[in-house]
Amino acid sequence: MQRSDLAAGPVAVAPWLLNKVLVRGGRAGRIVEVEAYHGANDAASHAYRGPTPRTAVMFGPPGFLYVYFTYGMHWCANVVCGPEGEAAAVLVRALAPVRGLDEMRAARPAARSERDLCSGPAKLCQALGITGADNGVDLVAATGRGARPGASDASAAVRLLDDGTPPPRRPGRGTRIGIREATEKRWRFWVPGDPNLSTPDRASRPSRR
DNA sequence: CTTTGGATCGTCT
DNA sequence: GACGATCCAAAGG
Repeated sequence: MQRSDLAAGPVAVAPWLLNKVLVRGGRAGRIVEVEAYHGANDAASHAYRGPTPRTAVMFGPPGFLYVYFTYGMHWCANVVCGPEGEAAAVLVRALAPVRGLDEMRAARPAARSERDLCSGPAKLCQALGITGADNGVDLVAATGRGARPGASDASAAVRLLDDGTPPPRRPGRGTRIGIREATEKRWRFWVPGDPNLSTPDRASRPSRR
């Protein structure tokens, strides 16, 4: 994973991010659902009306984390993409928990099942411990020379990794969730049939009867 | 199973 | 001063 992988537009980067791994210290999850947001072209984007202090990170170079606070209590995380100067980001909407499940459960007492841990944009931030303090961190910063992946110094850095799992050849695609503007754009992508999606994947769920 | 409303505050108008 | 890229518990069928 390198910064140039994220320099394309958000609608191209979003499905490409499926099956990549988001890591926070000892906790990790595989990305199974995302949404693209595209600044000036997208009335649903926080950056639609130009830069503000909050959205400054979105206008910066790709590969950084944009974290915002919403509904008075929730944090949500985005991967900034596109060229510097253009506001573009991909909202991470759901993860399949991979590592550090006990820590995730401790951070999310309301979770009744493994599926409840990361099946939503605010849930996964809670599970990984991502907050506004992580806004603007570099997700793809070069690891030091000789640093071995997995040789964790227990750092709490948020990182984006490619473990070799390719994105689905034919990702699920549909309209975005929870927005009021630009509801026609089909900029939500997911891993078909994954049990950790924020909304059940009706298309791939086995039909009853 | 689905629907509803409360929580709660940073951000922009 | 209004509202949101949400979640959850409680109530209803």
